[in-house]
Amino acid sequence: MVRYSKEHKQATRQRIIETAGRRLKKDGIDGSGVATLMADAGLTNGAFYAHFASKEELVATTVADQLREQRENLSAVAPGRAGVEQIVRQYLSPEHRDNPGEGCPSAALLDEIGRCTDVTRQAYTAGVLDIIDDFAARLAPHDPQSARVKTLTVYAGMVGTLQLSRALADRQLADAVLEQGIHNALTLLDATQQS
Amino acid sequence: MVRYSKEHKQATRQRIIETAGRRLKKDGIDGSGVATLMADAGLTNGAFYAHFASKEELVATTVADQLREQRENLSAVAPGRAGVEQIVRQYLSPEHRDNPGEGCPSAALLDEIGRCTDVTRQAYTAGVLDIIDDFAARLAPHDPQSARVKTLTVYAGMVGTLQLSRALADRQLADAVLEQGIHNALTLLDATQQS
DNA sequence: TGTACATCAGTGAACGCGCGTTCACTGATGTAC
DNA sequence: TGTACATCAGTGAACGCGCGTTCACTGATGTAC
Repeated sequence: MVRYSKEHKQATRQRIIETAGRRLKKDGIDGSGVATLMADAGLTNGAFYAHFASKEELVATTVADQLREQRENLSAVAPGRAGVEQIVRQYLSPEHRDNPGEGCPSAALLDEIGRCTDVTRQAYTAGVLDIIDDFAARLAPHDPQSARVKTLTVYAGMVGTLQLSRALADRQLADAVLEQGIHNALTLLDATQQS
Repeated sequence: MVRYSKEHKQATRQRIIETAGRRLKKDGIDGSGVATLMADAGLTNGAFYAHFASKEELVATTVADQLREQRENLSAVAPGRAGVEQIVRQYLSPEHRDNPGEGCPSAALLDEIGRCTDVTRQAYTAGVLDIIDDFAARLAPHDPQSARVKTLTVYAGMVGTLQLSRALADRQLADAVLEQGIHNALTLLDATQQS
């Protein structure tokens, strides 16, 4: 095994970021310790500071990486109204709700991110805008600029809806909220698409 | 000072719950330690277990108390469309965004509540339904039952919008999201009111 | 009314544990000759 | 090609600290006589 090389270290770093994505989304930022995050990547706690200056740096990096991944997943969906509807239905699905570790970083972490320092919040802001600008171009190709805030706010609504569906102890109600959320999102997005 | 009486102990318990509401909303559940929660109430950590069986019990109790308070605040607003608009505008205001400790428990804690055990999630579910049933009666007095899920999902959307506004590092964008959120919520609520 | 005793809300120190972070060390890999 | 040395990714133990929880104790309050 190649162990002493720039490529190897880079790959290890990337592995830490990817496994941290799952762990942070599953257990939260304050709920995930450095030792656990490293063990997830098959390493011991001591190696952490060879890759990151602090836990906060890993969190900011991971948030950015997760948003980039979400953006890539979205851009793989077919264009047009059908693609938009597919995205909304997948986002507000029971499968997404029941697997936070594999899902949207905003739904998993948004209120915690709001309590983070500037570094993390700036990484979040940049990452979410990249997603939204992609999506706004899909929605309103003639004027993505004006669709930015509209799209961003629909995204926020979907995030809150998924969070609520996760928090409700009544599964039937949680499912009904997802259904209604799909309706709300599509109503608002269709209005954006027309204007 | 009366120190040894049922009333006194009850009052102390209530004080712990109220100060814990502020602290939990400000620093998060995992971010608030028992010693800090007790110090906020002017007590030492040791007294905690005379009032609550565990931290989790305090969290569940505080979540329920915070939702009850939110419900009371909402029911104090004038009835009709004007009252609805006032509620939405206050909720999605920069003041609310910038003071999480004094604001909505859902906006401050929803993703963390989703990771809590059944006890807390059940307390949350009951509390939020009390708010929403009140609000649905205000919106659609003739048929509050069918307005329940619609209202609940608009609430979720407002929660996500406030969280996003808190997480964005760009204040101008964060303000624009609040404005757009008001528009989205009122659009959806007006549709509910009509149907 | 005054004194002795019982009650118990709250104190503060301690429990074991995991936190984020540091650091001396290991040993496999790459380099020089 | 083989050997000696330098590099450095990763180990694992330790740092001080705060976590949730327990418990012996204090001392003000209420009760009994």
